[in-house]
Amino acid sequence: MPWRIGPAERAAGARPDPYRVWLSEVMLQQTTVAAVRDYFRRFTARWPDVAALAAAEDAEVMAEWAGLGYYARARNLLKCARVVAGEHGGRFPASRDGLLKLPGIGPYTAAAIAAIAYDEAATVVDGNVERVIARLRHVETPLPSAKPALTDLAAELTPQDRPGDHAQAMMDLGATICTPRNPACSLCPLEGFCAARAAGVQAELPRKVPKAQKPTRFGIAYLGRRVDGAWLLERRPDKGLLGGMLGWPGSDWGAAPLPAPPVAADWRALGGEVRHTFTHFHLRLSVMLAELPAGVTPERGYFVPRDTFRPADLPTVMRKAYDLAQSGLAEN
DNA sequence: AAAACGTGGTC
DNA sequence: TGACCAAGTTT
Repeated sequence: MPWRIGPAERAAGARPDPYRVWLSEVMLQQTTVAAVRDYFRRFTARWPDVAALAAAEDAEVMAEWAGLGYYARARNLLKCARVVAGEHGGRFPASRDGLLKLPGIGPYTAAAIAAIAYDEAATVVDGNVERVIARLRHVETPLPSAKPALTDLAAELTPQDRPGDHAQAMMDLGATICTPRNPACSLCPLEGFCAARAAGVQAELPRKVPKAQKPTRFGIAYLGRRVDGAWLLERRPDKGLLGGMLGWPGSDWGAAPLPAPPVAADWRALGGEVRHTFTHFHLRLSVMLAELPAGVTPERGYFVPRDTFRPADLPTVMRKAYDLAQSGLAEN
């Protein structure tokens, strides 16, 4: 993985770059390695250090983050970079407790950066570690109630020597061997020590309280294309769902009353709809399309010229609406 | 302290 | 198709 340094570099006394550790750990929050890899490469190529990132335009960073999800992470990433650049002389705090004060850095990320970049014997507990510990120590208490006990048990295993390697080994074990389903116990170096394995219940742990069913919400998106090819978009407010991202003007999502279009035009409904599932609800989005005249002034949003507009700058649900419109246009 | 907050892969 | 899951944080 591009954010790790090799054993040879380590042996030569090199330490991982705290900026790269921080960036990778924030990207990896609730997100898989496969999804993160290319984003990490693009971010570090474009903004090689925290000073460069702190100086970036908000819209550029949000566009580069588009598609990765949990957009509060990108907003906090910028806040954090600017605090580090402006108030800490461009250097990250070198302790777990110092890191914990920064925006977007919680208990997991603070401990991970402290252990990996600064060799602090901090206990790193993510979803992988919770699972490994719940099995190793046969903890039957369901999550999330079990979290404090699992953290205590994990702390008992945290070594003073090479805590960063220990943390990454625990997480890698959870990601590759001690997986949620069908754990590969026969390949596990801890098999002989695993209490859940001895009891034959390893695949059932950790137990979890069932999650509530997701409701379905409905909405409408208006995709306005000016005759010169510019698209009518708007910047979403910084708080809330898809905060700070570009999107199509549209209705609220819920028990949606039909809203007024952003500009008077000959809107036509596209066949089909966009289906998208967020963390806590399903969305079914109807898409309206219109061609707008040259001099029109919209009540919402602003026109993004054709040569500037990139669908990849949109959050996924908005890109799906664009894709549907493209297929609708292609039929004409 | 419960709820909000994205997305893509998997079974 | 759909529920579950992934290197959590914020309010």
